[in-house]
Amino acid sequence: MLKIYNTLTRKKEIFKPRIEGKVGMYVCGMTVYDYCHIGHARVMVVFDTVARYIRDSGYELTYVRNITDIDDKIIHRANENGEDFNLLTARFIEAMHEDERALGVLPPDIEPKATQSIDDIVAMIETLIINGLAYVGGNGDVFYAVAKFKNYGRLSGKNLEDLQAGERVDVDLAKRNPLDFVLWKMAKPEEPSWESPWGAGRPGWHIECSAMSTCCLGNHFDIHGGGMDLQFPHHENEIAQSEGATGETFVNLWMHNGFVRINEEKMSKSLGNFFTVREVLKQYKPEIIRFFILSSHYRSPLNYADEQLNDAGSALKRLYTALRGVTIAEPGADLNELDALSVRVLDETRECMSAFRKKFKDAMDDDFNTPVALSVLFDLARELNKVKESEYLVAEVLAVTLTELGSVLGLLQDEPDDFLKSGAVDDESLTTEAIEQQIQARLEAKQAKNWALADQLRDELRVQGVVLEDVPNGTTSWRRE
RNA sequence: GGCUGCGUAGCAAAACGGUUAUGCAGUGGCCUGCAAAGCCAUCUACGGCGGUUCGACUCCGCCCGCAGCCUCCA
Repeated sequence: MLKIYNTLTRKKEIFKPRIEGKVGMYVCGMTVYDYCHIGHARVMVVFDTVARYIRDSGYELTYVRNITDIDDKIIHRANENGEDFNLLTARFIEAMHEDERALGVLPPDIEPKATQSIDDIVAMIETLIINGLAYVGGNGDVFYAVAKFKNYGRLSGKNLEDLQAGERVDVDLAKRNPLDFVLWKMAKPEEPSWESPWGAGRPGWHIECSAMSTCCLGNHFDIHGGGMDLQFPHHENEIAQSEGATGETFVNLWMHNGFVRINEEKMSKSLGNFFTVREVLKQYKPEIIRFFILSSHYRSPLNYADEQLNDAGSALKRLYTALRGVTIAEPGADLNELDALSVRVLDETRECMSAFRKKFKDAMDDDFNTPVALSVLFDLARELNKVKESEYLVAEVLAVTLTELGSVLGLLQDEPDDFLKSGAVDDESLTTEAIEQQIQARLEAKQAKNWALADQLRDELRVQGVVLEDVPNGTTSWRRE
């Protein structure tokens, strides 16, 4: 029974989709004017994992994640570069997709863009005006009249009085109320614009998500997610817009992931303390980053530090090492050829597997508790290591289970040897052939009982980041550190 | 100032009103020519002070410390 923490109620709730068996989920994606940083990677990985698990639990999921490809920052950056904003956004959309693929993030089912949703946006603003919730301000911009929406502040736990009391240096005389926000922004000369009943302009920041989510998923859908910082004002405004326009409940369940931090401080563009995904990928394999993200609960802060990335690498190495050398059997293959003893052992193993699967499921059902789910993978790895040499059939079953549970988290889908033998970056300094040659030379030295030479050859590789492991059958395997 | 949330062993990170989390690191042992990997064993905990309870890391109160939101931000 899946339970999810709902920001709206500040409680874990039993998840019940509006339509049995079907789930609609919308996640606020990127504003594409720069490369994704690790904070963005967290959103992508977290909700990718949520999507995978919802599907794994048997639901038919429609996962929508938008791209905001028009806003002030985009225009500003395009002007800086002296290029058309469409070229800028196209470039960073492509970069974002590259980062996602690297991190094992599956594409959402629908990826709407703001610039392709202008008609829906305009239509929604018109409805808001008709409903008396929006007005044309003194400067021609269209604003949302926050005070007209009764539940404003409910999601973020704020009320209008407190917000108004807060120190706002917003002296925008075009607005009736300083808290009112822009729905449609009139274009200045040279700015990209679209025609509308209020003149040429562009959508405000929040309206595109209201338009795109309701268009893709209907007026009322199950899950809406994003980073913590979007709670206010972005998601609050989305609720005001969508519910104000449709008159229906907008979203049942709001999910917000915690921040990535550096030295106990939020990673953000304004603080300038961020690492882009592609920078980090130069140093660590993508799966290590994914593991690192999943090693803490999605609502907790996640501190970015080399030590932790290195630990994540060691942890992943342990899992892949356990899988190494165990071929994954076709499910159900050749069962008839097994003797009675094997069948009995396998039956017992399967029972044991269902206990592991249950523990994994219980963890994920508890608001996507990935740290506990990961611990189950390590429990499996330990069992696997124990029986690997002695009971091969059991080992196969364990390996299948480990790989399957890993896939729910988007992990352990590589060939173990591929993972273990690859470095963070493709470095051509030491080829596989050269390593194999060195190993061969060492084996010969070993056979001649020339331990000094054998150790020297091993140390030489060690210095270059290659670790040798002698296998009982006389061969030697290796991995890169 | 208002509103959220957090404080667990050397590091990271969970659960749970009474029973091994887990990973990395450490220590001892097994294995190994020696290692590595692996297995077994083992040491480091629950910010402080009170309260509830037979019993609290877990519930309640206060205090201290930290972070986030209240302005663009995943």
